[in-house]
Amino acid sequence: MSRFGGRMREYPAVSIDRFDHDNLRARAYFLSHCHKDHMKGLRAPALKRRLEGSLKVKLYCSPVTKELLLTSWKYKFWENHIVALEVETPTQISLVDETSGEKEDIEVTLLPAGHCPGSVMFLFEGENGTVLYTGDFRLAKGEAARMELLHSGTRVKDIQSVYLDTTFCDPKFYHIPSREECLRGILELVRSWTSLTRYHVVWLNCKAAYGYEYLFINLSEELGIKVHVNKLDMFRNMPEILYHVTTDRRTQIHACRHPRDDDWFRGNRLPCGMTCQNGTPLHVISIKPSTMWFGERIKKTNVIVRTGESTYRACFSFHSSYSEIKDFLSYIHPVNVYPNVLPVGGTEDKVMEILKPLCRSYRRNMEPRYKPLGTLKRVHKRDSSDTDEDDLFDSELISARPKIPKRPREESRPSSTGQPENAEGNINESRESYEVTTAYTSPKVDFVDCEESNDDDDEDDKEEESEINIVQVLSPEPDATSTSNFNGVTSDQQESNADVPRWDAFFKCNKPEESSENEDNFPSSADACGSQSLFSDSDGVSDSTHISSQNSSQSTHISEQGSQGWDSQMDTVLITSQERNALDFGCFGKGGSRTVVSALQETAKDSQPDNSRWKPLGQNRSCACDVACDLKSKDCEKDAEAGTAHIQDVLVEISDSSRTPDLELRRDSQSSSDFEIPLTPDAEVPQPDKLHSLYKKLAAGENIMRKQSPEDRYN
DNA sequence: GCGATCAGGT
DNA sequence: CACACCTGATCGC
Repeated sequence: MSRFGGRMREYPAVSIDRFDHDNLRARAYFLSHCHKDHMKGLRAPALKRRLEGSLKVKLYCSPVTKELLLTSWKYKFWENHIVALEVETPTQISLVDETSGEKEDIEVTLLPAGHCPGSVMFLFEGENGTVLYTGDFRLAKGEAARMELLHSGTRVKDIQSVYLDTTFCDPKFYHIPSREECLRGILELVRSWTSLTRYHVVWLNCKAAYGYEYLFINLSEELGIKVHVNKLDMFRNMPEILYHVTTDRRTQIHACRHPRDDDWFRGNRLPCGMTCQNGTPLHVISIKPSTMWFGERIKKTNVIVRTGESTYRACFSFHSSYSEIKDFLSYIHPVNVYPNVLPVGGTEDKVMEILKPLCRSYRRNMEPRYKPLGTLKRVHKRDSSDTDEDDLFDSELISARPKIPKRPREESRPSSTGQPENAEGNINESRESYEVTTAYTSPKVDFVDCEESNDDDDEDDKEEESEINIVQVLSPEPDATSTSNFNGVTSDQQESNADVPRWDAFFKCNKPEESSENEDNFPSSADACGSQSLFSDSDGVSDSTHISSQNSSQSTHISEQGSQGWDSQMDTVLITSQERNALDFGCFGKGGSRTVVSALQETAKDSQPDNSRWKPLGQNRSCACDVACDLKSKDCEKDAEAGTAHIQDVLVEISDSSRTPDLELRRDSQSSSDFEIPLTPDAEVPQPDKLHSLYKKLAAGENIMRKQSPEDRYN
């Protein structure tokens, strides 16, 4: 939540995202987006009164934000005082003090922030320097480098201060899967469920907030199913959104809400009250977009987690991750930075420790160092640029973020370069993309330590807290490690524990034998059709989770059956990419025809022409490049993000060999993994001692990049 | 009766 | 802890 006071040091005559207290005297107002925590005081009588007595006071925002704001009658009084500024169009504004007549000119440019529809950042340029207020933002790595207006010529502008969204500026959230990845995961889950029968419906348990429209649109476009929402009049002038939402409850995707929707859901009732159609009861699953839950997991493919017999969590973030924030800030390389948000457990000091090394003001005590400002990337070639930048940073930076070389793309994911379609898939690769995170926890295996991050997440799903204790989190950053991921397990374990690293046990639980000892042999599964339709659970978990794995090959559908004992026995199920694919295939061999990859391509394709439309909505990349380029960039970004991926590689390999050999079901899986985690043919299980040293290196922040030879790998 | 604030919930 | 709200109770005007 923003705790920005509203004013910037350089330009105190304007107020941004705060409208109370001192801000009542501002000469101009700016609203970055329509979330309540950025609108404090915006409808207060005091401000209203001020407006009434003034012709000059204006509120500047994006056209979409204006539209959303004025849809609410509570803000109607702003109508004649709002000025919508086009995004990416520098605009001159005169700040006049109405009492003294004093005047100050300032140029402002709205930059897409990728947070929610209409969200923007404000770039101010004037006598006191150039400053950037980010509002809330979610920008992928490298996006700042692609924003023309952050540059003059080919160099990034000399920016005095950045007022930064630091919501996830904590190593805990080192990596958050990209928007595309998250979307894809949700898409495949929704696809596989809704295609079972028309009575299989999905409830997207979204918070009341703008920002999910991107999800709705994509689901609707891909599946041809509109999303039921409570209200849509705010989109009346945004056809690209309006078309994909509906107030007709007879649809298979719902994002409607009700004060007690969770209770209703437990009663198999949608928030809109629907329980059946034409006398046929509906089969409802809920998917809850969450952020923090996933932030700490490194495995990018785990964007969907099953938390109950018919409840899922899906990764979804409106805010940039730790690494995205650092990438952004280090590219801008301002003199000063001011956090707008204190991340969860953090203090201002802590955040500043992270951010200062990325700023110029921190250069004191340091022998001067040349660090050229970044250059505009007109074509994205993320990988190299990324690296270049890093190389130019100071030692502080380096020590704060041990740099882990990235492998060239080709090397890391051989399959992705060729034909992404790859319907047949490559067995090896399929296997390799197997999740690091397993689907169940062996009672014997102690992984509880890794769960710290889980429980924090939020609210509901008590169930999961006890169930999800399997997720392994590994951050490439030492600080990350110590902060959360290993949560005490780490170094102590590594240093003191002469035994095999604990992960070894973890990997074991992937083994088929073990799994069969466990939930695998769950009752039922096959006899399905039980009381209520569930996303079966044949997936009973663990490997079984792999619904797919075993079932889908034989059965054409995900079995529906009562899943007695889910709560008591089931562990949370992580739907891996391959599972999703398998689901896809299993549920409707035909329907599965569309591969994830092609879906992604379409997504990319679709979004591209939308660029202009979407920009104001803040959901698209801001770059102006062609489709191919865009797609490529996504690809590249993934690689760029692979700061974590390289570790994942290692882990992936490790688990690969121990994974179940039900290959054909996963044959397509790699198509999805292509876009996420570099694959490693010939993966093997490292020996415990190697693992041990690997952990040590990780903790020490050393480079553990995988070399060509398996031998080099863990040394 | 309204708004601000806080506790509690999701 | 808070994504970003919402509801309800209390207090002050």
